[in-house]
Amino acid sequence: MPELPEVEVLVRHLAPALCHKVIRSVLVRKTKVCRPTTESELHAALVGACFKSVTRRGKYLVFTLRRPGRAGEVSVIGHLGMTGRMFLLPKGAPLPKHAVVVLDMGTTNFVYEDPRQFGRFTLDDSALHALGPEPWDEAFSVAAFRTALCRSAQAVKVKLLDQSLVAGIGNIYASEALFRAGVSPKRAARRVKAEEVARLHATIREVLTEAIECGSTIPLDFAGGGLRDGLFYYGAVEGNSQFYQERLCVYDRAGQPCVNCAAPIKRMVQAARSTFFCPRCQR
DNA sequence: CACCATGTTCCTTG
DNA sequence: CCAAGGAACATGGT
Repeated sequence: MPELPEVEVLVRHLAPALCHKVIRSVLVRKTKVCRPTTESELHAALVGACFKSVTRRGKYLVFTLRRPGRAGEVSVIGHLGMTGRMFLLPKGAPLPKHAVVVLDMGTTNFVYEDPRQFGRFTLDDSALHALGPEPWDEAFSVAAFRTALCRSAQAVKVKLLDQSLVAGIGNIYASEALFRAGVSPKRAARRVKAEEVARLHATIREVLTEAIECGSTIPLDFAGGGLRDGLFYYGAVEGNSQFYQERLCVYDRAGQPCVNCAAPIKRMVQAARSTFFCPRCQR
C-alpha cells in the first residue's frame, strides 16, 4: 500500500526502532530485489554496520549506516513496490512466507516481505536521481508545476504519476487530488487552466498531508501477520467504535454517490491503471 | 476461470 | 532524439 504517505509513516516507525542497531547477518531469499547489487555485495556492505538514520525520498526509503573501522557511510535504498512491507520481528518468530530480505540484529530481525517482488532493497541509488522535487519543496512551485504541465499533451492524471515531475504521488492520491481540485483526470495536462493548476498544486499537498496525519494516528503492529503490519491500510481508518470508516472520496468507489453532488463515481482506465472520478464535479 | 491490484522499467511505435 | 502507449514483472484476492 505504498505511496508517499504510507512510506512516510513507515519511516517514522522504523527510524527510532532501527537507529543504533547493528546488523549481524544478512539473508537474501530473492536476489532480484537487490539488483544490480549482488547478495555478496550486500553482505559485505552491511554486516557489522550500524543504522544511523532512516529517511524517505518520494516512495523510496533511505537507510544510512556507519561501519566501524571504515570511512564514510553506506546507504541502502528500499522500495515497497505494490505489496512490500517492512517490520521488525522478535528473533525466533517464524518468517513470513514471502520474506525476501532479513537482517539479523541480535534480539530482533528486520524483515522485508514482498509477495510480488516488485520492490527493492539495494545499494544502487540511481533511481533517486531521476526523482523530481518533494511535494513540499520550494522547487515544486505553482509556476514550475504549470510549466511542466504545459509541455505535455498527456492526460493530467497520468502526468501526476510521473515521478520526475513531483515525487511520491501514486494511483490513489492522484485520483483524490484531482477530485478535490475539481479537475477531470482526462484533461490534457496542457489544457489545465492556471487557476486549476494552482488548486491542484494545493490539493496534492493537502491529500498527502492528511494521509500522513491519518496514518500517524494508527498504531502499527510490528508483530507480523495482519493488515496493519508496518503499513496502514489505505482505504479505511478506525473509527471510535470497532467499525471502519472510509476516508477516500473517490478511489475504489465506482458506483457510489459523490460526497459533493451524489452523482455516481465512475471508473476508467488510463495508462493501464484505474482512475476514479466524479463526472459532474470534475470537468 | 477471469479479472483486478497502492509501482517501475523496458520495449515498441509514431 | 522525444513522447506516449503497452507489456512485463509474480503473486494473491475476489
